[in-house]
Amino acid sequence: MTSKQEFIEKLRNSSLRPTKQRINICEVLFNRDKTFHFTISDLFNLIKDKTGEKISLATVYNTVHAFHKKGYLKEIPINSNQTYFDTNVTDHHHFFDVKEEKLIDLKNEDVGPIEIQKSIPGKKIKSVEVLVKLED
Amino acid sequence: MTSKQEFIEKLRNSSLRPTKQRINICEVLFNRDKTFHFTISDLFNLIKDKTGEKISLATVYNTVHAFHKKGYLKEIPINSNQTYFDTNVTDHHHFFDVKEEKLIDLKNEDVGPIEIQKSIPGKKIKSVEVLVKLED
DNA sequence: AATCTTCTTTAGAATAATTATAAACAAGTA
DNA sequence: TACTTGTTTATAATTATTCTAAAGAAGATT
Ligand SMILES: [Mn+2]
Ligand SMILES: [Mn+2]
Ligand SMILES: [Zn+2]
Ligand SMILES: [Zn+2]
Repeated sequence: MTSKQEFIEKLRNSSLRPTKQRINICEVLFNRDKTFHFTISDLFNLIKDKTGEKISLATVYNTVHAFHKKGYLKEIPINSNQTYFDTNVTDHHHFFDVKEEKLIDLKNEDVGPIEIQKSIPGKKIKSVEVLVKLED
Repeated sequence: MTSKQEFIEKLRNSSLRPTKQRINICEVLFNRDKTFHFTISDLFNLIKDKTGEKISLATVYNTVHAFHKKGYLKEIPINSNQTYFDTNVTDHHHFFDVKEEKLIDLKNEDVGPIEIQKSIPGKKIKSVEVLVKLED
């Protein structure tokens, strides 16, 4: 449980002004026990439901991008009509339930270490992510 | 090197009528030594360049989807504004050069076996794919 | 070959996620 | 307070993809 004051400080420390909208988004996104996987439209609807306050869709996009840029959100690579984000910004992997369109975290120990044996001259590895698609 | 006749037979065997457009797409996609990674717009432009014949964009979409459904193309999960496809339909992994927006095949032996230790009741694994993002 | 049926192509419209614009507004600062 | 800068917002623009429906081509039937 993070207090509103703490979010305000965290925003300030990231040189993001603590607006009402950003604080609401923080509470929806980060006041939870478990990792949260979401699309912009998921988040947009949750804000309406949980805070009762109206927010512009553009602000949701702006804020998610700002948080992503600051490293507070991770973008999950899947082919979907919508982009998925993740509040768990550590290196980790995913199940994707194709039918439910839901992401589920996989801990690194559930996958084991992955050693990439090939290298490309002039390039270095930025991330290694496993996506496990699930069907019924 | 596959002949036009062979493509015609393969299309017929897949209950796809061998139209001029589909044969052209086959030649652009499958007459190559190496795996080909592409977007719809890549393919659309290549068809114009390589065959000199005009084709409708909708037909490129239709055909790629038909080939994908038949299992002749694979869709690669990355977050991009465009969907990537792959002529290598075997199980394999990828580098994604973020700057160049290019995919590079990773052989299974370059990654090693991946054992998923977690399971979700009622669901089975459909695919396991590793995406390695590259930066400079 | 002529006819008939079914599938395919096509241009263009529709859809939907995302991004851009620019004016109103709020936060920080002096 | 006045001033500056960052943010929100409604709305328009953009863009990849899908849909539509009419025209055309392929395959089957006579
Ligand atoms: Mn982003
Ligand atoms: Mn497809
Ligand atoms: Zn996650
Ligand atoms: Zn590939």
